[in-house]
Amino acid sequence: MSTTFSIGDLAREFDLTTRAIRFYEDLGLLQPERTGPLGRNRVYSVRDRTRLKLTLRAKRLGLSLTEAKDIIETYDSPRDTGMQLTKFLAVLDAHRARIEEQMADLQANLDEIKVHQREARALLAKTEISSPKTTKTTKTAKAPKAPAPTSHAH
Amino acid sequence: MSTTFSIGDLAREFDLTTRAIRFYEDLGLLQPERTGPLGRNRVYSVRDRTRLKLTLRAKRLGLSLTEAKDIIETYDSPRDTGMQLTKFLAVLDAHRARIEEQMADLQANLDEIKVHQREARALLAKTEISSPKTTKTTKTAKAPKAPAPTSHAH
DNA sequence: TTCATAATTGACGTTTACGTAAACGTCAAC
DNA sequence: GTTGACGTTTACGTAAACGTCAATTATGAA
Repeated sequence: MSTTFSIGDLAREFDLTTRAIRFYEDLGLLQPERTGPLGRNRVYSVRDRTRLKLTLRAKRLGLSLTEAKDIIETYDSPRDTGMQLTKFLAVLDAHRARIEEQMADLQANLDEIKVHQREARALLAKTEISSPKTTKTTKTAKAPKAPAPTSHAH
Repeated sequence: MSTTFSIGDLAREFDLTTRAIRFYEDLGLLQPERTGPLGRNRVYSVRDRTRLKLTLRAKRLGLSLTEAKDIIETYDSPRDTGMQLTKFLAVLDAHRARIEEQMADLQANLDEIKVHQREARALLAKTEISSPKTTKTTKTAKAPKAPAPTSHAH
């Protein structure tokens, strides 16, 4: 009784259209088996589901589907026979580097957001003081330092 | 003598084609001034350069150009007159949430890479023992625990 | 002057990642 | 028996993000 999934199951779980899932199959990302009278219906294994999940995660990070496929194939291939271990380790290291770059990008964005948050909260505090309408006891978060009048332009 | 850039300058600095940069202008991401006899040549300001840099960073994180534009416009607009501060803060929070999701994705990837690294290094150690060809005193990194014969299939 | 280099504006082509419709099969429920 | 939910294939459409000419202009060096 190995767990399997219909195309609808996966579509619901990952919020995809069935069209998208069939498209991923065209790219070789999924290889469902067939069932039914004429082998018309697709049956997805746990392995397919995992590959799908990895694919979507890669997509969220800006990779193309073929790039995602390459990576997944690499990780999900027999290392002993196929690829040499040292080469595999090199690939892993390249991936790690890429990810660390992205981490840096994300961190930069986070930093900018924090700047804007501080700035906006400062302004908000000022306007709340001059017109205390709905003073919802908003945690004024340790009163900001300088006024800094609308920095504008990075 | 305010610093300016030609389209070629930016193309070189960010490794883009001029075509791409003009395309970004069509989308409203850049607004260079014109110079030359008939105002044919584009002149980019520091602000343009910054917007370009932000755009590329957003791209690396998987955003579309229009999404990137929206975000940049939001951050780079006068908050006091235009958008309400509370709404702006809400947008910031949404962005933060998005970024944290991506951080989680990246972390998940990193974790998987580490697993594969451990596994591969373990296998490598075994083969090195059975045939110690070029024993380059490779830091065997605190000999792994279990042999774990080629996990394969996540 | 001539050649190379860098720039311009169209305008059409391409790849990716699906959407959308048409037209049909299957099975359970009413 | 037909309605509805779910599935199928085939095929054309589309938005995004440029690439790739082509034809022209301007500038600077040889």
